[in-house]
Amino acid sequence: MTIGDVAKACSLAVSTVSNALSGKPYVRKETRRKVQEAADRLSYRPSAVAQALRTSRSSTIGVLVPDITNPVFSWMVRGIDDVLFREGRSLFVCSTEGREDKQIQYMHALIDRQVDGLILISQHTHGDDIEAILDNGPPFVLIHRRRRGHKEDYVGIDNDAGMRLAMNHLVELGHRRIAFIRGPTTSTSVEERFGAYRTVIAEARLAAEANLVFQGDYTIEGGMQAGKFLLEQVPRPTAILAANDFSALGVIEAAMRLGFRVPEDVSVIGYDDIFIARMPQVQLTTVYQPKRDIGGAAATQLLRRIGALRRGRPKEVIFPVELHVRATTAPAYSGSRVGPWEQDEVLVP
Amino acid sequence: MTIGDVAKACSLAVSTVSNALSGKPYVRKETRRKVQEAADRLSYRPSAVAQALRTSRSSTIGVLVPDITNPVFSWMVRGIDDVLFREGRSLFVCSTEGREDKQIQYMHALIDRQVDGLILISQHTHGDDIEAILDNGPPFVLIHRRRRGHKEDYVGIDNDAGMRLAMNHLVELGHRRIAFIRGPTTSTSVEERFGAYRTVIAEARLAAEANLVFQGDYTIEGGMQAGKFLLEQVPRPTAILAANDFSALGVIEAAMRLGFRVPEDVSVIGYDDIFIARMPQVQLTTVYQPKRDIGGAAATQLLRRIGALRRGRPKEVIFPVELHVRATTAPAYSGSRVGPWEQDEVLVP
DNA sequence: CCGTTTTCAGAAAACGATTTTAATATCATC
DNA sequence: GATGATATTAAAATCGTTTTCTGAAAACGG
Repeated sequence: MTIGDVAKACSLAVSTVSNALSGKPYVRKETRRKVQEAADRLSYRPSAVAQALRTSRSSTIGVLVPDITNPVFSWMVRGIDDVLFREGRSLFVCSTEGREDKQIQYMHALIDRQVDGLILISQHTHGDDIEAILDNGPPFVLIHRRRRGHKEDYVGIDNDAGMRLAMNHLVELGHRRIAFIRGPTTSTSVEERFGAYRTVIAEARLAAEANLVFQGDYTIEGGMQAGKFLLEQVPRPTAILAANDFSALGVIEAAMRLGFRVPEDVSVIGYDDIFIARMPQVQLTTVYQPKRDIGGAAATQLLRRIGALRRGRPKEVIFPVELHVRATTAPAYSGSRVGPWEQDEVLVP
Repeated sequence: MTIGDVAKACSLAVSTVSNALSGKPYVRKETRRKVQEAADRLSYRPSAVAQALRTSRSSTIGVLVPDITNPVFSWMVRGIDDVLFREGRSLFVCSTEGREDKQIQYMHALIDRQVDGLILISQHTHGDDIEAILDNGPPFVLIHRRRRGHKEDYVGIDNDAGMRLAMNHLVELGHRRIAFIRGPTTSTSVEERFGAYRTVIAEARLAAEANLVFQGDYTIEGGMQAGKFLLEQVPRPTAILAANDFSALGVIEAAMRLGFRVPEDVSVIGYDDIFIARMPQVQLTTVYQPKRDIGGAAATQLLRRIGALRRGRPKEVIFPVELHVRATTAPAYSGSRVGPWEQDEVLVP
């Protein structure tokens, strides 16, 4: 079932059928109707592949995420899908497992398939290969990790404000020894979060020791390792701030295993506010970020870039964050603070 | 950068370059080396779109899931990706939100893009539109929901055994009023799970009342509604069995809100064993299914189908399940049963 | 009624690869 | 050195569209 078949069916040339179907001018109303009718009757659908080859646009976009099983990213994908589906576009979703080689391979695969654009959530934005691909490839939007020294489309959150909110909350609760679990790489978002931690440490003259910082990998297991390491320090930190919720959940698990109570013996704060944090059994104090909206914003910006203003000036969208105070933080060296059903207390910068 | 450019670069015909690059015979070693060298130098990559048009194979496969943010499905996608990435294929992942119209639209989009095959996880396998697409489209593999009256490739789990395991566990704990939260549709897997529930109810002569069955929607919120409804019954069920973990988590949340303790006042069992169920704060007793392996098996079977044996006889892969007994089940009308750190007790059929 | 513009439809050339078919070297054989 | 078989390479057709270009018919103006 090709355009040739419907051309034959209404005894017209293929070019006429093409024009009629794609709403070009210069085709008589009557003819258009006839074509439309024939196409419907034969339930003709144009080959997206042939269209892509001819027009070099595929109405397809590629998304790279570190790990599709992480709710942070799957909700971002959901947000991307929200807006792209409306526009009749399809999504290639690639889960890179944080591996640079896999990311490169996927990026090539996507470009070979002529995606119209790319949305990238990745630690790896600085390798030679990747930079070469980005510089010669289709338009792209970065989420959460920008390229140093480049002005380009970016969607992220106010990492600094989020960390300050969390740190201030702990300081107000009387904590002076606050440990930090940082992310695995040296991406900009990791630096922003880590930077804010150090700034507050310095400003508030808190304990500043190398042993209070542990490099995690954003997984629950990594968080457990970090928790074990940090909780065995003497003197022990009274609060642990994690760069993401999974790490925080791991810390809590480690604390329980070691016989510490949360928050009585140690306060824990996460980052992201994945839905698990809201569960009544968990009630993790954490920094909220609008994951779905972030994805949506990235998709919208990418569409804008693909469309008219291919060479418009780059746009940065920074979403605000909120601290959702739940039950894993309490005054230093105190008893339990909140009951299980107290409403979230929401702090904004 | 097209194949023509590299042909020019080594002053050969495009056909020769094509043959050389794709390892065809009848091209001299020396020539092949020359071509390879030129292609590398120009870092030529063939256009997957042109290849797809010419060969009508795209080395791309489409995956339809009800909800990418649900860990059950994102882990299945992960398993699919495991095997497909090794084979150099790319994945279109589409999240249908359980909507039939969205699913149809996505299926068309995928077929327009000439995917080589489809992996379907969906309640909707029986509409006229969908059946028409399946019957005329590329090879496909069904996960967890089969089409009634069709013999086709299918990967699933032993739903019946899983439910019996769960029910028997409750019966052995002395429960006689066991409520059930079923899935939203009338798909085969829902029927299998519901059927097993009713069978055990009949076999063990347990309370069998319409009010003990509630139709959920596989979300936490739906589970909360169900929990509220069921826990307000008089007499109250002493145990609630949910068709998936999210529903079970919702039930627990509802129970806590209503002031019931789990498992002292009511036992709860889930289905799927998502990672949340393992968390020490949660410890949900649930039926485990190997999500990642299921995805992998589906991908493997699809590749087999796409390859040599397009017309081989259909294969059904049924994975066994296990009951993971944790802390949300206890004897009827009893006190707490397990401490927080007891190892999982694993029951297999 | 004739020349000019507008309106519409068709033919043909792309897009970038693969595959089929044709053409040319290369070589051994007589 | 002509002949034929066999390796190689080249040319052309093809996949299903869109787009450009060409041309015919109709409408228009004077």
